[in-house]
Amino acid sequence: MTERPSLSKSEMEVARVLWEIGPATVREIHAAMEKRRPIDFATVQTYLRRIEGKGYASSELENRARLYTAAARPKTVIRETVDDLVERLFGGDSMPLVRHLIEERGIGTDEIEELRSLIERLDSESKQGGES
Amino acid sequence: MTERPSLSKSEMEVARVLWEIGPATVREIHAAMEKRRPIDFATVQTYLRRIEGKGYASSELENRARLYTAAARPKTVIRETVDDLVERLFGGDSMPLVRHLIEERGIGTDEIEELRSLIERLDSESKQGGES
DNA sequence: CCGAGTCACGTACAAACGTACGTGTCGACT
DNA sequence: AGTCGACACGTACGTTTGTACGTGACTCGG
Repeated sequence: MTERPSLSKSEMEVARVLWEIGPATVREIHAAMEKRRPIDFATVQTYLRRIEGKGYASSELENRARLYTAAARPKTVIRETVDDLVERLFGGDSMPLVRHLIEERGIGTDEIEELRSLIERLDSESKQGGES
Repeated sequence: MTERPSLSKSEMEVARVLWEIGPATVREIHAAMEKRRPIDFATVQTYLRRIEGKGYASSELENRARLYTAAARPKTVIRETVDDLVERLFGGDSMPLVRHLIEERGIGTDEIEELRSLIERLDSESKQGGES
């Protein structure tokens, strides 16, 4: 197992952007983040260095600028992060979180539709056993 | 807004137990937590002190033992925590998280049923006006 | 009254975090 | 050639976090 130290909240933010805009330079990441909230270039740089140090990204100097590439799939990080949260804040039961998300956060009509079919699919799958 | 510093992961674990077993002494909290994983009594004590310091609980000496009482509702803490996570890890869109939870984490038949009706309710509510 | 156990409480302390500055370098424009 | 701007990289530094120890007060069984 790639026993990596987990990402901090701020690092996650950066990691997310890195996933989103693919391999990118510090400046690109920084620019993307600035659109959401003010943040110092050097700070982003530090986060990227730490993210790489933790093994979630790799980088190389591409003519004068360091280009970062994600080294972990979002899915993995999300799983680890969410598992941990569910464990700590909900004692391991994820339903309360699902409930919270569906009830408290605005869900649009499209999403409702998507959820409905998602559930239908899950339902039929469970009706004939599918163990991992 | 009660602008409190947010709880750390470990503090959340303790807060959750505090919500669960109501006002409780350090020993009670500790006992409840030990059932899940080994943790030092003094460590729990420190977490509780910090939780109180951050304003998420209050306490008083109840004959020789300090009794802690939650001062923030779970719902509030959950909202703040989840909002932050969604923002950082999903850029503000909560659907990916919902999808992850429903797809990746085992959902039982009962839960599927519950979700179905939850969605139906949401659906009909959105079909007319549902303001908060 | 004495020793053992139980706590509260102050203190500790290394690691992780959030946030950034300063310096040196390289390429571009004047 | 000299200046300016962009960036890498090392370093910094106060705060928070995870985790706990030690001491002193009190309590209960002898």
